[in-house]
Amino acid sequence: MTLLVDRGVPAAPRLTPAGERILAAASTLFYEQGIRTVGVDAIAAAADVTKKTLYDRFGSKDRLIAAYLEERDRTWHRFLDDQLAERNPTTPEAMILALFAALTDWLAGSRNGCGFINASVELAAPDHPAMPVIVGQKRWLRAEFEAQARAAGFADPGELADRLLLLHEGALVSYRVAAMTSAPEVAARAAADLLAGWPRLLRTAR
Amino acid sequence: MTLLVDRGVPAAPRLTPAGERILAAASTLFYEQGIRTVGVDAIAAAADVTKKTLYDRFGSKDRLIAAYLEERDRTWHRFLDDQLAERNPTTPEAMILALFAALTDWLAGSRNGCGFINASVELAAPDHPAMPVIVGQKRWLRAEFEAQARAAGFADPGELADRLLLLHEGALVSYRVAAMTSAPEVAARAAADLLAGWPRLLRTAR
DNA sequence: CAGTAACCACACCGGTCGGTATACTGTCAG
DNA sequence: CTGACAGTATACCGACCGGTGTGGTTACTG
Repeated sequence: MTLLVDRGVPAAPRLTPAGERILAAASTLFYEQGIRTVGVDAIAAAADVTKKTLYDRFGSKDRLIAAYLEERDRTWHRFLDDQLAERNPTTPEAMILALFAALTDWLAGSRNGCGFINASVELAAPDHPAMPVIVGQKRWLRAEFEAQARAAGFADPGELADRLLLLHEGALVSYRVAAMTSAPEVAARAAADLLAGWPRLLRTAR
Repeated sequence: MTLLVDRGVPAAPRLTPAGERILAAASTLFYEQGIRTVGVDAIAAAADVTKKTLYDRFGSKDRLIAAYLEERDRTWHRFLDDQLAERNPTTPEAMILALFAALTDWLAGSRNGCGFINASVELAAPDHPAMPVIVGQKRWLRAEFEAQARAAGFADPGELADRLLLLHEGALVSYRVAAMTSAPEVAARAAADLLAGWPRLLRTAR
């Protein structure tokens, strides 16, 4: 089994060595401390680079934020590829559950939950250049759930995908906000039961 | 049926007229635009009050933030009381579903999702004076779910409460981050199915 | 050799942030 | 009458914010 839905993520842009360091520093600082908390000076200092270089490479803090989220999206997809290669699910149902299993490992030792949810809250402005990356990530996951559900022959794959998404996002946010460390495991169990009880189409798949 | 778990929210403090205006202005501004975006000057201006008065009443922005969240918690509980009085559920199961039904109305026309989740992300610092209010709100909801599940005679009420909480929080966050306007209705349907299929204790309730 | 991209060092900008200081006015209870 | 309290008005603070400008150095490349 493979993932079915194309990730809309643009390929990694070519960066100069200093550009790489800036993006790496920004990624850890933004995720660990929050986007608004971290100033460009702190990023430049952590990357051992002058602010001038930072602005030559990325143009503005907002565009650096967008680059950070695109990078994080690529990292997440690479992580999923690795996880799926390990677990090697053989059915669409197993693929969905593998995505939930991967969530546990993804969150392990992070404490700050989902960088995309956090960014969405911190940026707020709907026209921020990073917003498409954020909603794109969530829409991809939902679309992948739906595609797998359809491939599995489940009835009403759209509704099933919606419910899976709620469990997934609920785990991410409860893990952080409510300090519910067991959240990903709970979500995985809930997803498994959800699939087990979901009605199937009687070979009349469209 | 009534709610079973005591809300840990302190009663509303007595405020001077100017204090009330400050808290009201802060509440709408913080929720609408975000905590970090809104400065104390903007709050003082909106409340038609000098900054001096604001600091005389609340001491610091951080304590004003905590007061805002406590106020929002009280407002939410009053809202729940009203909703439950309207729907008047007669069983613990109906009570749980009424809480999900209330979620739809709570989110209607807000667009910014859950003020507590947002605040948790924006504040980040675990020792912020507002953090106990945030996790307290989430812990109350989970405890209430568990108490109702136990009263209904469901097996493993802790696990059931965890799953209900994930659906609830997932709806809140997907509504905002993924612009999923149907999220609360999806959560309500998922909760109903979850309860319908959940095993019961055979009159051996402790 | 000339040109150019990538970088450094550093100084500077206007604006906003949370928070404080000073001085004065109205109101109301003991 | 007299405080104490709630409030006004205004000016100010240092720190930090995102962002720009100048000028110089290295290294690769046509």
